Amino acid sequence: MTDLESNSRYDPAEVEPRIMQAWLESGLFHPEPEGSPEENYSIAIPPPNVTGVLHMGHALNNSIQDCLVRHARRRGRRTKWILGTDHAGIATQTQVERALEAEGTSREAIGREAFVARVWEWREQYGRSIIEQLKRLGASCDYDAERFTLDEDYAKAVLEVFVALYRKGYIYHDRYLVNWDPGSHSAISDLEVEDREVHDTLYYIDYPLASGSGAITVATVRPETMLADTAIAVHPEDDRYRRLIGEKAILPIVGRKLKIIADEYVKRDFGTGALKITPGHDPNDFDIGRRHGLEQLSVIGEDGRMTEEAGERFAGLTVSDARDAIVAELREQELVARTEDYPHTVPFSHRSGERIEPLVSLQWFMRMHELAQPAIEAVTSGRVTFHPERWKRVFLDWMENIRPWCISRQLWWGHRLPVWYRGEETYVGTEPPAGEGWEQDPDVLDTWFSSALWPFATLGWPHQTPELRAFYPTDVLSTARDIIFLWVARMMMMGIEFTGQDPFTDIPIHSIIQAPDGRRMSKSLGTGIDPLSLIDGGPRSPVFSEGGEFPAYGADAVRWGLLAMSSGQDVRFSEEKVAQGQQLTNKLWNASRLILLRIDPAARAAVRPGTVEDRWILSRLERAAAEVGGRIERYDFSHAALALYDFVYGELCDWYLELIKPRLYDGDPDAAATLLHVLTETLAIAHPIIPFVTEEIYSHVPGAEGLLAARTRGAAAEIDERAEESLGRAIEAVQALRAWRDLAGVKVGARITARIAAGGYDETAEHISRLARVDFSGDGGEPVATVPVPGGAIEVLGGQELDLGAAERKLEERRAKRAAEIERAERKLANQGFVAKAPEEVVRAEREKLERLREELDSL
RNA sequence: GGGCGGUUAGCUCAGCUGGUAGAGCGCCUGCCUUACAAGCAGGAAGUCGGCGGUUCGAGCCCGUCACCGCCCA
Repeated sequence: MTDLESNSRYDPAEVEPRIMQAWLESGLFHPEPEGSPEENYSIAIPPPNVTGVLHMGHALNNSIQDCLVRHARRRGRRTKWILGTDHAGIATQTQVERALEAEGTSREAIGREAFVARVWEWREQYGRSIIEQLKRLGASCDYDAERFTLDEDYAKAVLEVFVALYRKGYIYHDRYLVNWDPGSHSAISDLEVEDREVHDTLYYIDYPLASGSGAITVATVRPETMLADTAIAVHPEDDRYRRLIGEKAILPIVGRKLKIIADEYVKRDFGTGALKITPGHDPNDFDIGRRHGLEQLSVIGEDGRMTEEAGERFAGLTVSDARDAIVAELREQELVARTEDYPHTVPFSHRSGERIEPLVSLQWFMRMHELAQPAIEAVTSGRVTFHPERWKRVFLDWMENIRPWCISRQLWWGHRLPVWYRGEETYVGTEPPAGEGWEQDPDVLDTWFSSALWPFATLGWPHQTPELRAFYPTDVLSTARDIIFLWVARMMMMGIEFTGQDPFTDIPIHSIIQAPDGRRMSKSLGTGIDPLSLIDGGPRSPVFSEGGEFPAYGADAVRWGLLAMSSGQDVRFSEEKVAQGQQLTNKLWNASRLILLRIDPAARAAVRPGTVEDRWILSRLERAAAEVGGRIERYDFSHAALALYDFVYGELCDWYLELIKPRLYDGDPDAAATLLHVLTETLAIAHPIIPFVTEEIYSHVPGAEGLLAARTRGAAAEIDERAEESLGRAIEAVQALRAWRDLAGVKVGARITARIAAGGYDETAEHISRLARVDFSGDGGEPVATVPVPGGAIEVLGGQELDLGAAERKLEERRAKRAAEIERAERKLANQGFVAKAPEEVVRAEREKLERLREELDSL
């Protein structure tokens, strides 16, 4: 325990590891599998990559989930936050391949078995770092039940799903044009591809007509693929070419005859309006080729080099060398009509960063259309909701136009396909086939195929385990928008297909946090910010112009800051918000010192709210609890964080603690009881957002039992409108007096005399007197100035050192302002349209306001 | 090409079913007031991107234009 007396600053570095240890040892994060999913609360963490380290997105997402989970525990629900990691096929394989390369060897050299063993070794060594980092953040996951997408049981679930979908006819083997990633030497799915703008050269190439009369000119950025051309297409209504449809052209260099076909896909205003068709190397041409029954030739291989089919002269050349050679030859034959610069977007691999090579390849695909329908229904019916709601549209647009998913990957790290071949035979099953001569398909499944099963496979599915019965379906899947298709959609489709239930009901989509300069956070751009260096202190990344080091803000500050930053849209990272979070933790720490170091620990008694300030704070506390809790439940974390801050600063510390100091110093037992109650409840409200500092303070509270993290909330208190009104106007009066004093040049410590010329201050006059340093005397002196306060004014009496000139000037400004407001209100009320058409309430409010303003002007 | 989000104080962002614009940071002034100087009190600061419309009344609703960001094809 940190000593309260000697530490006027909260020290997260000392507190946080110790508190985390206490939580872990308590077993609180590991619920017994009892009760029903309806009464229990569960969240499956979007599994981070085993290769991963905590980045800002993880920090925010896990702050959100922990906030939800801790809030649910406080509400008394049995709560499980399912934890684990994703084997991340390509990412992990790449890491290990790099290590092998550094040793002067390669996966091919050591062989599949040894390689996979190496990856497991690697995983044992490095794969747990992100889990440890989650602990630094205070994430209250079920660490005792950590899962991995390649765990034995999990792997069985994956194979079971594959076999079931194969038997249903959803999974099939086909030769199809896929996104070939030359970097990872594997096919990848559409979602793993991103379009980037590049500057290419557009070549205009003459293809002589077979008739011998002239040529047809086509435009292409990829002349090297012409070796695989099987047609030329024009628009059917293009008058320039209509007469050539059905004729033949001669493919230069190769000499093959190409039919000139008509297809509406062709854009007449692009290039020459004539398109060379290469079904083997272009997605659009592939479709056109299928429509017209064209042959698919492959002149580029999976190694990124020209194949035998490209012909002797080009086979073995890289794509780029082949292009140069072909262009040179075309120029020699004077077939290059012209060239121009051509900026356009082309696909790149999200994984390796290399340009995608579209290739026809034999792969395993999964038909998604049927699986999508129930998931669409889950969302359109309102059973499953997105927060904010607009993401529903994004989800539905994608789902309604969903395309088959290429699920095989030419990797060694992952779930190997449960498919065996023998000659022409294919066997698909969870167990290897009997008999001799079977060869298993070497490919593995797309990582996302296995993580699509995450919410239920982690709980033991397909077995009806107690965990599955108690915690599935889960409640929430929290993520960023870039994961809606990769995870959310697929988890829903698989969840419904295999369990018959929606895997979760609420999908909060959180902000993506950008670098302070508005660029995306990325390691390669140097715009990333390491959450751990914020927590523990460390060098500022290059995006911060000021440089230097972060102070050790602590996990609570980072959590509060990230939650406060987040909103319904993307936001820029703001260190100020983290600093604000740190100030909040420090404020709470010091408020606790004031209370805990002053009260008699033995004098704890039941709360008896007799005074106006006690009734006021209990009422405000109840409002704060409802506000913060309600915001969390609506997934509005920034307002939850800000509401907490506002309560702690604006009500508890600025006012209540100041109001109660005399009673506190006097040892008033009622004050002590209220203070302890208010402090404890404030800690409980704040705990889901800033768990460490609240738990630490709680451990100092006399009579507090167990862990704050395990404490459930009591019954709601009543709102006391009268106390709120009464003290509310006292606060306004104090502020008005302080401002006036400042203007009149009254020294900070000096007391002034005044008289209250307003009603409703009987029970708060003493407080106002003390906090504004004003003595209210019944008589003595003429008023020399008036300070407007709610319900009237406070008259400052003469005979003191006052700079009335300055105060008078200010007063005059205020008079003018009041007068202007009065005029405005009068004009409004004189407007027949307003009185007739505006709601009665609004008109009445306007009349009351006018009356109040007139009173105030009078008292000025 | 289609769609989504944004443009509010010097900066980062709030702003509910339309009813006289808010916070934090920064800035200015004054205070080391026995919880906190990583603090306290007070203050200055905005033609709410432009134009047009609806309305008694528009930061908010509608139209349009501009710019920034993102998604899909």
